[in-house]
This record gives sequence, C-alpha cells and structure tokens, in this order.
Amino acid sequence: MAVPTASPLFLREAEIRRGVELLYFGYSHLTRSIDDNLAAQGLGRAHHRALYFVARQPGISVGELIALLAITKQSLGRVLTDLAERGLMETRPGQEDRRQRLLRLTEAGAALEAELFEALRDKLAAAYSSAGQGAVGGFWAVLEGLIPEAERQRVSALGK
Amino acid sequence: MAVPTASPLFLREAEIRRGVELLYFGYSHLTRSIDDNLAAQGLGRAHHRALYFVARQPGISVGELIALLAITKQSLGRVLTDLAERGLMETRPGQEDRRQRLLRLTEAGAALEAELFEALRDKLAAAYSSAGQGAVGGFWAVLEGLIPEAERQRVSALGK
DNA sequence: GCAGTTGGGACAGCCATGTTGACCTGTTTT
DNA sequence: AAAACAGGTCAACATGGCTGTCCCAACTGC
Repeated sequence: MAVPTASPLFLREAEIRRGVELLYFGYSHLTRSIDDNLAAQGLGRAHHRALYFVARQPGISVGELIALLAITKQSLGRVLTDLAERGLMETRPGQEDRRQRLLRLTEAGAALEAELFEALRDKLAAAYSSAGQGAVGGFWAVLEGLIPEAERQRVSALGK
Repeated sequence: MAVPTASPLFLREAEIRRGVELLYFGYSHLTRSIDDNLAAQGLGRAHHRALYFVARQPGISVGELIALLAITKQSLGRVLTDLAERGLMETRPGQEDRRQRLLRLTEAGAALEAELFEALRDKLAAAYSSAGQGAVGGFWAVLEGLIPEAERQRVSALGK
C-alpha cells in the first residue's frame, strides 16, 4: 500500500510543481540575461530568436523559420524587416525555387549573434558546471520529452 | 594538451546551443499546452502565473508576488483585478500589517488552477517518465544553476 | 500554355502584457 | 507629527503576438 512509487499521480505533484517552477525561472533568467544588450541595439527578444536560428541554420527559408518559431508570417516579417534594415540579415533567392528567400546573417549580424550567444553560453556553462556533467544528459532528456515528436526532429536537425 | 575536457569554452558550443534550443522549445510547448484552456476562460498566461503562484503559496502578499514574478505593480494589478472580478481570487488584509492584501484563490479559482495544473502535470510527468527517473535530478540541477542565488531561495521556499 | 497553388511581402487593425511616472489612500514606523 | 511603506489607479507607451485581405512572382500540373 504505502510503496513510495505506487501512486505516481498523487505523490508526484511536488516533483511536477518543482519542475514547472524551475523551468519557468530558469528560462526567464536565461532570456533576461541578454535583454539589456538587445535593448542597447534597439532590438527585442523576437529579433534575437530570428537572429539565433538563422545563425544556427544559414540559408533557412522564411517558411521554415515560421514553422520553427511557430509564429505568423506577419509577426516574423516585422522582425526580419528590422534586421535587414539594420544590416544584420540578408536574403538570397533560392536556387531551386526562386520564390524562396533564403536567410543568412551579414558579418555584423553574425558578430552580434556571437556576442549575445556568449552571454547565454556563460550562463548555461556555469549551470552545467555547477550541476555536474552527469546532470546535463538528464536536463536534455526531460526537455526533449516535452517536445512533440514531429517537432523534435526539426529541433534535432538544427545540429545538423 | 588534447584532453577532451581541456577547452570547455570552445568544445561546448554544441552542447550549449542544444541546451538553449531545448530549453526554448520545451518551455514553449509546456506553456502552450494550457493556452487553449486559458483562452476559453478569457484569460492569458499572465493570469495563469498569478493563479499558479497564489495556489502554491496561499496568503502571499502583493509585494511578494511582484518580487517573485519580477513584473511591475501595474502589470500585476491588471491581472489581479481581472481575477478578482471573475471571482477566482480574493484578498484579505494582513493581520500583522493591515496595509497588506494577502492573496488567495476562491474555490472556483482553485478548481481552475487544478484543472490547468493537470495539463502541465500530464505533459511533465510524461517527459519525466520518458527521460527516466535519474534524469529528473539533472534536469532540476541545471535549471537551479540558471537561477541567481538570491532568487533561488525564494523559489525553493515555494515548496515550503 | 494556362490555371491553380505556393512563397513571400505588405497594409490595417486588434489584443495581451510588459514598461514608466505621477499621484492618492491608508497604515506603520520613527 | 513626519516619513516610509503597501497597495491601487490613471495615463501613456512599446513589444510582439494575432487576424484578414490583397498582391506579385514563380512553380506545378493538366
């Protein structure tokens, strides 16, 4: 009866709440850590997400980026326009399908992305390090479990 | 020289990017999983955060909640007003300091929070389960490392 | 080769949620 | 009694989501 693992739904409430909270605060602090730098460039988080994923996958099409970020054409269009006007991003027509606009960062864009990434890296590296090597795999595994199958492939493909 | 762990900053870029991406997508999917339910009540994510933390710590003061959420009095005030008008939350003056308005959920509020929590629990329990028991500790440990010392205490205190 | 679909851009307007600054009311502290 | 504090409120603004509509150019299939 009183076997600890016998009533997972009930007993795990504390573990679940802990996970929800740590995920919320961890995510918040990581993202906030670059807000000042972004604001100094006149950019917001939405700009950073575009910058980040284009850095990660140069030549990505607008449609693919929309699917990845799960936002609308309109929302993404705004930030892409801003980034292009600031000389941080540029587009080239696709070779196979010339309707596509393949996105890539300019040198300035890549430099900014690298600078922002540094802050993320420092924070996350410190967290990896304080948690210990073994923890990182668990961290990844749980987060992967939160991502629906279909999307998980898209995400893994980023590390292509 | 060529010891694998000898150049952490350089070698870990891939691991860091993986962490950034999984954290982003994992957090996104978890939060999106309750958006429909919230929207059906005419509420947004900001309302849920207030609901969640008041459920977690009944009798929390407005000031403490502001500190926890790291938003302004104005922003929080809007959602608290909405929640009170909908009969989901109520306030009582503090006994020791009668300037304080201590927050708690009404029965209806608690019921709604429980319903929303169920969805979070299902998603996160599935992730815990697919990742394996051992992974959960690593998941927590890395996230804790992302939270600044001062705040970490506030967060741990939630499980009081 | 023409029709329909698709990739992308752009306009207009709405909503949620964050921000600041100023000011008011009570209550507590000194 | 004065100052500090908890909280509420008003006004105004920014960001970044959303919808709907319309357009163009390029690709695809009959």
